[in-house]
Amino acid sequence: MLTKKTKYAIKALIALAGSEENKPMLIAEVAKQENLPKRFLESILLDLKRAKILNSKMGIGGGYFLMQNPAEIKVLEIIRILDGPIALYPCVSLNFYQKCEECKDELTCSIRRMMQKVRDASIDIMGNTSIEDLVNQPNIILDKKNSP
Amino acid sequence: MLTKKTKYAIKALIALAGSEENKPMLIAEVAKQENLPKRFLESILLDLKRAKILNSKMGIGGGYFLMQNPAEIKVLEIIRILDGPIALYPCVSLNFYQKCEECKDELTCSIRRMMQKVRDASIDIMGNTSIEDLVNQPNIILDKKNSP
DNA sequence: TTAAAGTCTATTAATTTAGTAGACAATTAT
DNA sequence: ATAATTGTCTACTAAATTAATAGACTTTAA
Repeated sequence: MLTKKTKYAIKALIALAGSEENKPMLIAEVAKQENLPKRFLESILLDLKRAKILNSKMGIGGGYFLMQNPAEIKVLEIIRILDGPIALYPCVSLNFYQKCEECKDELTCSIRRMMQKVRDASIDIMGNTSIEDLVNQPNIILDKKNSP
Repeated sequence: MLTKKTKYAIKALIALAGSEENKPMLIAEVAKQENLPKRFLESILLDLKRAKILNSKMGIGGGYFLMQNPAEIKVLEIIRILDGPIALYPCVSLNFYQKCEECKDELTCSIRRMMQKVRDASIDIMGNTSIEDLVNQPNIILDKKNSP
């Protein structure tokens, strides 16, 4: 499971990507538009700023705006900034590797290799999905069911 | 990220699958063989018993043993028993669905649809990997690198 | 120079995780 | 029978993480 931080971040980026001419948006505007707790959103936007995804301006007419093209901002990257590892176990993580204490031999661990497959599949999907993709998705869904 | 419970469960199942003629193994044996905290493992094995993956016998010659063929026990199922949802958000979960409070329209949520893809890819991999697969994996890995 | 905005530091309540402890119940050997 | 063996049940807890909130501070523009 991912944290709410990541979800809020993606929602905020979608909102910011929708700002005409990338005009700065107030934290409060973003919070209201996406129905997010304002004070919590503040720290999330700060994280995204530190990661050079966003930039901001203080004072009148200020606010947050994208520093990168929405097509370049990948969901994968956002998760890594707010949540950390993509992998389901730290020993399988590319960016946040940590050894398992109980593991006797990482190289022959069959669990690890299975988890690598899952990781790679996730990276493939999320690394190829940008904020632009999320904005541009056709808003029509024909069936209510979850696809299997 | 998954919890250690799931990882310990899979390791325990691998150990039990290795028992000749499915002979009962003591909790202590499994714990020692897989390097797991014994007392914690107890509750994990109980969960697996309640889920009909394992069965047990008390007294001398007792212990835990598989109730299903290792080829039928899928990693997917084990995760759902010990960890719960496979999906990265509750609103995308097939078995543990929960609504997002902040979400305005689930049907047109583009984040949700992306997360469904990740979920389905994960289910595809883990639902087709059994304990037998993990046991039978060739123990040779040629390169130390994580595959990209 | 003042109002508007973001920024920084702290704190916190709730939840989850990863265990531990001890009494109890069932089974088998003697 | 009964003692030894082995799993089961209930409760507790320490540490970490999550999801925030509060308040003082800084920067910018009118």
